[in-house]
Amino acid sequence: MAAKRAIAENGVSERAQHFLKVLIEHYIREGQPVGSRTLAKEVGMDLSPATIRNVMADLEDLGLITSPHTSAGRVPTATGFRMFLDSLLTVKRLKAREVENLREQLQLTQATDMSGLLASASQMLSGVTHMAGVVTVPRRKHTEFRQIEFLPLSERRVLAILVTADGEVNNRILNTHRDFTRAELDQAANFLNHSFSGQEMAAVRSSVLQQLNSAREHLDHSMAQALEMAGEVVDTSEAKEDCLIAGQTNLMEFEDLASLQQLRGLFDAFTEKREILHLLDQFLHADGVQIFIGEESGYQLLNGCSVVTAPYRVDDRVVGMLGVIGPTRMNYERVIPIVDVTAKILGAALKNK
Amino acid sequence: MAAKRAIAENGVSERAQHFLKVLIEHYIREGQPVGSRTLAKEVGMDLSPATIRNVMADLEDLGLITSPHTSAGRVPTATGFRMFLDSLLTVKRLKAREVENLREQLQLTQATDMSGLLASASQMLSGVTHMAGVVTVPRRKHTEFRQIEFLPLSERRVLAILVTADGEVNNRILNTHRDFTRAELDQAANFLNHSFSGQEMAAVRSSVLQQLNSAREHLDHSMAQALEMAGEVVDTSEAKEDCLIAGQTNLMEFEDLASLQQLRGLFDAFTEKREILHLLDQFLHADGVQIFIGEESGYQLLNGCSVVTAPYRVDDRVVGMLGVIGPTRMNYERVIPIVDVTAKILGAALKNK
DNA sequence: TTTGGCACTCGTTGTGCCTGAGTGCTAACA
DNA sequence: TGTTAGCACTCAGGCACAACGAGTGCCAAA
Repeated sequence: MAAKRAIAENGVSERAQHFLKVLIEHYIREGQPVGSRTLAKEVGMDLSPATIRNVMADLEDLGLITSPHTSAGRVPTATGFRMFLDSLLTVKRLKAREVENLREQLQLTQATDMSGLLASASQMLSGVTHMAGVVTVPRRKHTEFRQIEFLPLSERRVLAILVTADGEVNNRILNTHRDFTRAELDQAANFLNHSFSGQEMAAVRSSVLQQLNSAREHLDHSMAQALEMAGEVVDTSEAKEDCLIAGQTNLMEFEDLASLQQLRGLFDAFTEKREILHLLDQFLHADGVQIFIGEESGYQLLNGCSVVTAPYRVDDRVVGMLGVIGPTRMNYERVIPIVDVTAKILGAALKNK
Repeated sequence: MAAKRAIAENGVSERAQHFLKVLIEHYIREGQPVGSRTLAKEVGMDLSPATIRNVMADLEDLGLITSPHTSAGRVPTATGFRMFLDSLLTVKRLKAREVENLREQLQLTQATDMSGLLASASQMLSGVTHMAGVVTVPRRKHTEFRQIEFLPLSERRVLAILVTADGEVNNRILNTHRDFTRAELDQAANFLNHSFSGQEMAAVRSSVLQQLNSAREHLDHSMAQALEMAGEVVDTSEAKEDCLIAGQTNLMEFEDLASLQQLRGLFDAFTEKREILHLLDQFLHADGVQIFIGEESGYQLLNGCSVVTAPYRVDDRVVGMLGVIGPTRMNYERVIPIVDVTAKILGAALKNK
């Protein structure tokens, strides 16, 4: 506040910003509160610790850094990190070799199908960053219905198999009101396939419902049955959103978040997945790498954590998110480009699936 | 050794065994080394601590208990626990109400399909014991082939769907050497379905291989193709053994195994799953509840852990294992019957799936 | 065989003390 | 007006030391 010199629009002098940057970089490397003496050496300006102290006091007043106790140097706050990430951080692009490396790692797994690719992407992220990797499975709102099949299992139990145009298979066991013969089931499947093949799933869904309601009496009985069964299957086929998390245990190595309580909370969130998914979805339509600092969420659980995410595209349409979860004190310079190119690589790899 | 009174075949006097039992029971409750004074009160025999001390010294000589340091009471060793479990432990049967409770909990989840049931069984185990629950998915060696379908996805990519008699669906994307028309694929599927429907998968597998090898030249080309594709699918359909683990994070609450190192190892094993599966498979043909003490395995990783397992049956055939993983210092009296009846309940529930 | 007594061990807890790192403030300096 | 040196102050961490309590092993007596 007191600084009269060149002041950036956010109210912090250029110089103070530079100090903040150096402080955070040091803190990221060492993990220890950094004191004025250390910082004085690190900023290459030949200033005395006392001078640094004055600036640090300003930074503390602004809520960008804080000291854990009286004689312990300063540690960046969440807002400090935010400023660092938004305007101070300089990310280098990855070298061509490294990009190639990542690409190979992903391809190397020989994963032919989509879910295999996603899993290995998430494993790769966790492996290369030593944190937890996460990839959401593509949600394709505009999926085409391709085919449905019914197989009798036992009396009154029918296995329904729904295949979408992109080769995803949903199957579900239906408990029916009465027995169906093989022929009846085939007929029902035929009817449905002819009626809906090539249409979008959303259209199929509404169409099924509509026909069931409006024209129930006009339909012959078996068609109604077919529609009813189709309704059930089509319904469940939607609920399959999910995300793949790998390398969770890497997080146990960071003493930043080594309180068992905290870890347990995180792990529970990982198995529950829903919250994670929700978190990532927020950024689904942001462009490029986004960083989320735990404290900003209000979630007690995420204190000390950050999430670095990027959306990935197939055919220029964003279909999912991917990223890593780790301690806020992470090496963003390295992690950000990794997440960035991984998103691109994964998108490309998915293109022909 | 020095004991002259009634000596059981294992070389430990009846009385000493009783002391061991009480000691372990106390240790299980309190988690602290138990000293002679405490034990003197606990064994209801009005003996002085000094007497107890003599016996404890004997037990220590036999390697059944040990003291962490000079003045800290005794703690049971793995062998001590083993004796306790094999011949000292008295398990009460569960009350009818409790059994009913478990049954409801399992049913309650509304899980219609098999994997849902298994998942909720494992969750139930973990929930009710506050440890980690584990259920292996049934491996049905004698599964019947029911039907196979091929759907063209894009050029040279074919989706194969294999359905077994019990309604399990395996699908796999095949990369083929050339394009196939819909008609060709249907024909291939028809051929396979007619040839193999109702046969056991193992038979199908060998039959496919045999026909491919011996009669390659006699077959017309498309049949050979069909067989080749079938071979690929049938192969992968086998590799699907797996186990479901729930409530892993419960283990973080036990200070017995709260070293991060240890926990990390365990969790990694849980995500890897293979070792766990291997462990459980050892007991696949044992009858009833089996208990496995970590130290006995030699695996550093499992020190301080025990696994309580039971096989579960469908139609009198053992198809899988289930159980809980927790600290060796667990309440076996409670856990054993729970695992036992859960196995029965799950078996029954799977019967009509 | 059981018991009481005694000396001994050893982890735990608490205390005081010191040190080092770091701070804030003030007054002098350029 | 920004920079610096000096000074008093705070506080966590480490160390030594003592006291305590829980427990043991052993011996001699009942």
